[in-house]
Amino acid sequence: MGAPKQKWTSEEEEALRRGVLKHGAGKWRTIQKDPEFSPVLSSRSNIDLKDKWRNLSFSASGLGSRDKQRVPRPKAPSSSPSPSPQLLLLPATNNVAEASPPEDCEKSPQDDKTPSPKFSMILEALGELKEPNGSEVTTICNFIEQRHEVQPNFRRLLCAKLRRLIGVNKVEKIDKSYKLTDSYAKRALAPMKDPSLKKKDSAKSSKAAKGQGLFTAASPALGAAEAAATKVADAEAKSHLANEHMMEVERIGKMAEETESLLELASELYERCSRGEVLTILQVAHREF
DNA sequence: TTAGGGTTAGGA
DNA sequence: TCCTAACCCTAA
Repeated sequence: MGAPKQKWTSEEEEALRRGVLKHGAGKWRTIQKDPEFSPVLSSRSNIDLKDKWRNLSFSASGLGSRDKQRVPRPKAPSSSPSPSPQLLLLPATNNVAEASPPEDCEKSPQDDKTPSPKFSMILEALGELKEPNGSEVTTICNFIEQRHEVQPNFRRLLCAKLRRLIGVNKVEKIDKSYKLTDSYAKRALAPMKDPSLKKKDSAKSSKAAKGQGLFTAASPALGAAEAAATKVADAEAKSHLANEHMMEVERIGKMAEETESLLELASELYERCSRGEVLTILQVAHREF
């Protein structure tokens, strides 16, 4: 159906990166019409540029792409061409995504016994939001973000997961909103009565219930559950803190690498200039020297 | 014109 | 079968 997909060539990607470098992200029309890039990008619309940049951004965050998950370490400007100045421009790597478990550890939504973390989060959100006409993606996304560490493109992922849940009849779409199907909601609520299962998820459900005022009557089990929940939440907070520190270390490491690369470039320029070579700004920007 | 959500083709 | 890149649609 429709025109066959037109894969982006490396020249086109390069032109896009340079265009963003020159005009900034969001100036897609300007980039597309720029005489410097228009020959390469003639077959692409401004929308294409935007979409491609979006994909590149996701790739740079360590997500999704098979070939450009990491910003390669810039080499010294030798004879081999290096696209590093442009790559450095890509949106900063989001370490939250790196810290998250790989996507491939997910289970199929059909697997009722051990739903994947993301499916669980979505089902949990829909189960607790309980909006009669369903919840919009933004609402679900916000709900999950408040409770879980999510990757930067989670919202987009959420849409895909929701579609899959619709496909397996766990979720239904009402206008632009999503809600659990009646049949699934009933099945999902049943295990809640099982105390062993309740204990497992005590941390989150207790926190959530507190927030929403679901527990109105005091019970001995509730006290124990709350105590356990507090400890689990405490442990989670510490784990999160440790994660953040790890990410900070990684970020600083990357900055050091980038700085080192700039230093090498500066040394190269200095040497060449010392030898009396004349280099234009354009040559330096494109490393064509 | 752009951003963002949604859809679909193609590859692993 | 699942995931991603490319493409499409629509609101602002």
